[in-house]
Amino acid sequence: MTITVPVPRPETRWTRRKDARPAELLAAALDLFVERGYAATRLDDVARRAGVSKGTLYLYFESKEELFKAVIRGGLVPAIQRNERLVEDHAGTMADLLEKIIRNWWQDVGNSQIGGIPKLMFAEARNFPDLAHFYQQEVINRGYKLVGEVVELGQRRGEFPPMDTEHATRIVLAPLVFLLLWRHSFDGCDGTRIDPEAYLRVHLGIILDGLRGRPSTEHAKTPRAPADPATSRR
Amino acid sequence: MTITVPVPRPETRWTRRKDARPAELLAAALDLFVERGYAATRLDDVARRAGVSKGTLYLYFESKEELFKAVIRGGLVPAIQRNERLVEDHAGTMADLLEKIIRNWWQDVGNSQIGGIPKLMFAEARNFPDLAHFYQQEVINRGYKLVGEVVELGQRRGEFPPMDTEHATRIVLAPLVFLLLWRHSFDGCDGTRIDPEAYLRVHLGIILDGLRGRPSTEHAKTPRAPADPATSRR
DNA sequence: TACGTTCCTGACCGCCCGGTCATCAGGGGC
DNA sequence: GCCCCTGATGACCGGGCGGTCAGGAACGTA
Repeated sequence: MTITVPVPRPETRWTRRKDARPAELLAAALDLFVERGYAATRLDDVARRAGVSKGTLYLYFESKEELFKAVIRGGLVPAIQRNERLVEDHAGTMADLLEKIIRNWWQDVGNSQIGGIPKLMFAEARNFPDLAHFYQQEVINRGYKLVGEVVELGQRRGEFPPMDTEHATRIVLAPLVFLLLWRHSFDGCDGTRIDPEAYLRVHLGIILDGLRGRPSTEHAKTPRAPADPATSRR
Repeated sequence: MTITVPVPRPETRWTRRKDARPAELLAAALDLFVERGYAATRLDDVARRAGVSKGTLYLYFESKEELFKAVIRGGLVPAIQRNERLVEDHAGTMADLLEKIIRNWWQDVGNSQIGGIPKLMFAEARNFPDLAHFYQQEVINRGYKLVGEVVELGQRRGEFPPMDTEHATRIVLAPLVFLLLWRHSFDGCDGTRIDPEAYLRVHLGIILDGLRGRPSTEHAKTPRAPADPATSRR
């Protein structure tokens, strides 16, 4: 929760720690941006949480906007890159790849603080067009392209029947984004808490076979007893 | 865009219009809340857009929060009630009912200003717990219950195979919510614009039969023409 | 120990906003 | 035509925030 500053020398009022400051400021900023949103986050609070004064923050970041961009670059962009590599290296069915990507993405993004950023971006996109543009370039387009390629390849291989690729890709992504947004807004608000593992399992099942399903399919229902222990873990 | 005040008498500085004020203030508030978010909306602007001063706004609404609740009550709640009636009166397959609800909901909510409210609520839920609670009671729970009943009934009738009802319901709703959020945040930002009709058609198709599809199904593919030119458009 | 550079502080500026209230003026009733 | 109630105004208050900067403390160096 709080940044753990080593507190090197309690007897002095402050210490020079030029190398450590940026990372600590970024961590504090991520916490607060996710918790309160972009506009509602006070730079004073970010600085205090990082154990410095607001003036120090401005030694390392030009402005609030630059601070925010740095948070994105350090958190979401690397997570996407990892998935891009996953697609390149994969051999097997596209259904399997889709499952891999979803689980991987949830581990990287869903389970970490950085997963709160999308909510924030949806909220502030219209008020901060520059941020919106940056985010669309660096995150949305790349993530969309990633999944889009999988869907399209699945169609070319005959694994999926022909359909509108663009929209199908969005339908695949929408429940993932929704889960992120929910966790960082209403989740636990009214006692309603979504279990991510189960939710993603059902999502994958529906995406592949629909509500009407094929009873023969092994997805979405059986947590699969012997193989793949990650599937059934809470 | 702007509220059209009849401008009854240009020669006087202002006119008494006690009956018309609340509706005009609500319309102005909806516009601005949707455009800028809750916290970022200035009551001065709301008042000006409604053609009155800020003091007048406080004659009709106790506070910013009460103004916002009134907007919800007048916009989203009635839309949900219409869909509740739809479920009660329906005779036919659950797949058909689902399609009806989705189209109906899009007409009522998606195509109107009020569709911007969900984005705002996701964004501000953590910062304004009272608003979040109110919204969850009045909108989320009711909408969720609505669709949940359809899914469950479909299962009991054997139309859908057994699966986790709670999560399946969320997977059905997620792309709808996502579409709303997108339209009121990134849509048109980078040239990327989602065509709602096509998107919803694909959603319905996937929900029912999955990406793998049943070639025999008539949903989601053939809108009418054999080839569906929309599919290949960029 | 003394010095100069580097890192850090905290007071300060200009601006903005939700909410209040003394005051004013429109217009229905007589 | 006048009065008086009431709808409407707009200046004002307290508080808050992004960003700046002059000064001061830490620490390597000699």
